[in-house]
Parts: sequence; C-alpha cells; structure tokens
Amino acid sequence: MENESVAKSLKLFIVLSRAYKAINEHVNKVIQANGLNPTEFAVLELLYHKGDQPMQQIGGKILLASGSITYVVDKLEQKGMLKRIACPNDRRVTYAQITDEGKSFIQEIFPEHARQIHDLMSSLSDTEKDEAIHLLKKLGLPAGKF
Amino acid sequence: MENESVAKSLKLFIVLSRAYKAINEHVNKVIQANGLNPTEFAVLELLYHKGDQPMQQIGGKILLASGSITYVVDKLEQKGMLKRIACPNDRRVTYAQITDEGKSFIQEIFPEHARQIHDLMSSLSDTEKDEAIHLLKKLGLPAGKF
DNA sequence: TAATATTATCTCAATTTCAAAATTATTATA
DNA sequence: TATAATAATTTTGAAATTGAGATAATATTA
Repeated sequence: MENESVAKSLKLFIVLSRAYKAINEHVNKVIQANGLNPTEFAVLELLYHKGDQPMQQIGGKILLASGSITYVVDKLEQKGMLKRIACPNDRRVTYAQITDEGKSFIQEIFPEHARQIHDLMSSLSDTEKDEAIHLLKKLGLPAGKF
Repeated sequence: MENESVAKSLKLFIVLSRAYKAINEHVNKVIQANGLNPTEFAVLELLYHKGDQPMQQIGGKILLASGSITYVVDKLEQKGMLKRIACPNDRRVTYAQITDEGKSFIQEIFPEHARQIHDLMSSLSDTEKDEAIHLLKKLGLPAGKF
C-alpha cells in the first residue's frame, strides 16, 4: 500500500530529527561551556581541519547565509581565533585563516568533543554504526542535490 | 583499536548532521512558502495531531525555550491559527488549541508536506527505511536521557 | 574597448531565538 | 491562615540568522 510507505518515510523523518536534536543538544552544551557558540565552533573546526577558506565557501559548508558568515567571522576575529587574509589573485575574495590561538583552542577542546560524541553514540555497536553511516549517506547525499 | 572506534562515532555524527540538515532545508522551504516558519508549523502540527497542549509541554516536545513558546503562540494566535484556553483547574496553565482555520491549513498543507518528505527519502528502499528507523531510535532514545 | 553580467563580501533592518528576571498562581508546611 | 517553595507563563533585552540591497572587483561579450 502506497500510504504505508509514505507513513514510513514520515516516521523516518521524525526519528532522524529526534536523534539529531538529542545528540546535538548535548554537543552544543560542551561547546558553549568553552565560550563559543555552535556556529563559531563549526567555522573554526573547518579552518583547522581543512585549512584557509574563502568566506563564501564557509557558508556553503556550514550552511549559512552570506550575512551570517560576516557576522561569525567578525566574532571569531574579535576573539583572536582567526584573521582575514586578502586573496592576492582576486581582490573580491577574502580568506579566513585560523590563528595559533585558534589552533590551540581546537587542540584543547577537540578530544573532549570527540569523546563526548563517542559516548553519545555508545548505544550502537561498531557494526551498527557502519550500517547507520551507510544508510545516512545514502539518504543525505541525494537530498542535498534536490 | 579504540581510536578507530571514536573516529567512527565522529563520522556517524557528521553524516547524521548532513542528512538531517539537507532534508530539513528542503522541508522548511515548503513550509515557509506557505507563510509559516518551521517552529510555527511544528507547534501547529503538534496541536493538530495530539490535541490541546499546555504551553509548557509544547516547549518540551518541540525543544523550545519557554520564552520562545510565548512568542510563537502569539504569532499563531495573531494569524488565527490557534487560541489560548485557560485551564479550569489550574489558573497558572494555559492550553493552546488549534482553531478550525488552523485545522484546514494543516489539512491543506500536510499532504504536500508528507509527499515531499517521501520524495526526499526515496533513495532508501522500504526495508532500508525500517533498518534506519531501528538504528536511529536506538541512537536517539538514550541520547535524550543523558 | 565599453557595456553588461556575474561574483564576493559587507551592511542593515527585520525576524527569531534564548536566558534571566518578573509576574501570577498553586501547593506544602508550620 | 500565613509563609515559603514550587510551577507556568510572560516580559525584556541581547544574540544570532536571514534576506535584500550596496559596493567593489572580475568576467563576458558585443
């Protein structure tokens, strides 16, 4: 029956939302306890792990409007966590670059961050995690392109 | 190796976030195209499907701060989608109740909403959806209680 | 080359959210 | 019945996010 299949999709949407929100709520608390908000942390982590990024690409990866990027980068710059670097080739472009201070911040926070996520995921076995990763990739990748 | 297991948890966290955000972004667009923001829709849908709710319980179910509930309920009341009903037993509590106008709004929107979610989930077979539901429940329920 | 379109960033006003304090009502206790 | 503790909602002010232009640089094309 077609209706049952739609109901199943709705059910999946609900459990997906619940799982994400429940986990995220805890993760955000640890981040905020360290003086950053979740968006700031996401930007800083991106720069730490992926290197310098043009402002716009940050928006693409973190899913943030252009006005918000300026705001967040301002905040992080004020805190000394990153600096703006003018692009030598294209004067329209500004890179965001993590500072040494930003790096040591991430280095200090990240292990606790990772450990907490690991704890929150402990209800699944490693095999189940692999299954979940597989299914969520299969679900998320096409949805991003609609 | 313990580190690999932590890395797997981080990976799962990332694909979970991506999948949720990718799907949610699309869902929110349809809702906003119909003149409500996602929070307003969530409240209205809750009242439609679960009946009258005390203000505070709305916050618990939608994961919203108490101050925000007042704001959202104000908005929906202004739009004629719900009304406040004083509780006869306890004068501290106020129920939010969906109006006929709110009901027909949901009735009009919901099929499109459900159909869109179904489309966004179409990369998984029914069996895979069942597996994903199982795993996400197992993941989300304990995380909610930490 | 000049005109036009596109792109990247920023500014600004409006919206949404939260956190903390204030208000009002209920319940427990002495 | 006072009094204190608890609870539900609202108010207030600040922070975060968006979307719509504004500005400036680059790319395209006639």
